[in-house]
Amino acid sequence: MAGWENIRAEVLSRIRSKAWPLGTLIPGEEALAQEFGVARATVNRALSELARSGVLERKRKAGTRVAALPVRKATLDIPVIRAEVEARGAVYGLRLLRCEMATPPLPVLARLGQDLGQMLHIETLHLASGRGFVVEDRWLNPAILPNPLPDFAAISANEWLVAHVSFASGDISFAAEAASPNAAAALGIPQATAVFVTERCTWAPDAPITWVRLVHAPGYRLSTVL
Amino acid sequence: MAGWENIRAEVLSRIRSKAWPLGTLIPGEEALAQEFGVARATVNRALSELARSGVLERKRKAGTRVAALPVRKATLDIPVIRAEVEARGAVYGLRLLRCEMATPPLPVLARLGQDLGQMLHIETLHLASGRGFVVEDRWLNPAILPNPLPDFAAISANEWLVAHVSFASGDISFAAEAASPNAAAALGIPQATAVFVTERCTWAPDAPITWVRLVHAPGYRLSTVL
DNA sequence: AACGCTATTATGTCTGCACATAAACCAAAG
DNA sequence: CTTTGGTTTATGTGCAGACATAATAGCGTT
Repeated sequence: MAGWENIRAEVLSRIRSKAWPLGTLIPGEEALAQEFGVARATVNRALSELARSGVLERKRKAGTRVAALPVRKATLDIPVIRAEVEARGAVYGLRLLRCEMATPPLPVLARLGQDLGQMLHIETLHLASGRGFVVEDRWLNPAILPNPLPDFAAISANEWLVAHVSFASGDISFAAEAASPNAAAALGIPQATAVFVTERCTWAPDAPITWVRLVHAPGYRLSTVL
Repeated sequence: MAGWENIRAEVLSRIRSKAWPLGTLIPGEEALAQEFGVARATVNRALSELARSGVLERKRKAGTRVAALPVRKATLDIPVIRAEVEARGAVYGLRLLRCEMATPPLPVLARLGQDLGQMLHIETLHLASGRGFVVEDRWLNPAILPNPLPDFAAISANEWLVAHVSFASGDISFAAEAASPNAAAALGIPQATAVFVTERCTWAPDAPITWVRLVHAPGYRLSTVL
């Protein structure tokens, strides 16, 4: 019955069987280790894993308790768009629609948290076997870019960034919106079609890197296993 | 310089600085442990963590290499709707629109992978301070339900499930769609408004539990940190 | 009663060692 | 030349013991 995965399974089954109801304080690592006949480190591994997945809540000194309102945690992959297209068996292509220095609009500044003056504004259309797949609207901090600029008509800004710029933190959000005239035209869809929109914002330890908004073609789904 | 988080940071910076380019095989745990002056277990912890976040790829015997196409992994929380509403400082309410045995439509059967005959069909409107927040369309495997049925007008099916039924696996997906007449009416929005849709399907180890589709009110965003 | 300090305690992490396991490699057999 | 099987090796996991850290609980003082 040893092995941290077995311990995890056993703990999980006790929670599900209501031996340890929601919100309960469960025995300490020491006690469980003794009961299962394993080292405390093994119990720790199992409990940590369960805490990571949202089933348990752990606090020093306070102990470990079964999460009262279990919040499932799903991990989703954010691939570079080319990989995403190729994973569907389609041929990737991209078309650079715009690449120029400009003053970001207020919402973008707000998300970045500071005004860097002019930034590099890039609009790209990503194609899957010739059909519009994603429209990318990106603002880049020019300070992180080399001189001369990378050829963003050949490599997408996204791919260039993951390969050349380290980022420390960021956030991402998803929403449904009606397609703007601009995006609809690029994707070749009727105006105001419901589209899936991804917005991402990343920072280096010291300065903002980029803000990007992806408008996906209709039918796009973001999926993951629980 | 000890501590697995420092090791992780150091490894990350070597990757970012191109000291270890994408796709490279990096030194073994033993070697790194010696270099950093820590135990191998500590290096293991750091590298495992990086592998989990998609920066490294590890295989027994083959060694550890820097992921060629870094796939960001974001974890997102899937709370019960009540918690989500209350987190926004709103008052939660729910209205049961339908609760009856029926034959699921084909798409639902396809997702569940088997035909269970009649299933319990529940439609719920979740309210945030009186305003429509989410329309829930759910099909439940009657075999997992107690007799008599829980009072789904008082507790949402979602909450009852997390508290009483263990699930082993599941998947979730998100998409943007035009609101159906049905959902639009329940939410009090114009037809064909762009809405954010969550679809979830969960299985117990042996049998399907539930299929659910959530239509969120316009303006809904799903966010997480990277 | 209110405040701040200290003792207690459960989890978090580290070390050094060991064995298990998967997979690549290599060599021998068909 | 292909297949089979053993050897090697890097990672995965385990154990026992120790110290670190955070947060609570209790004590004493004001």
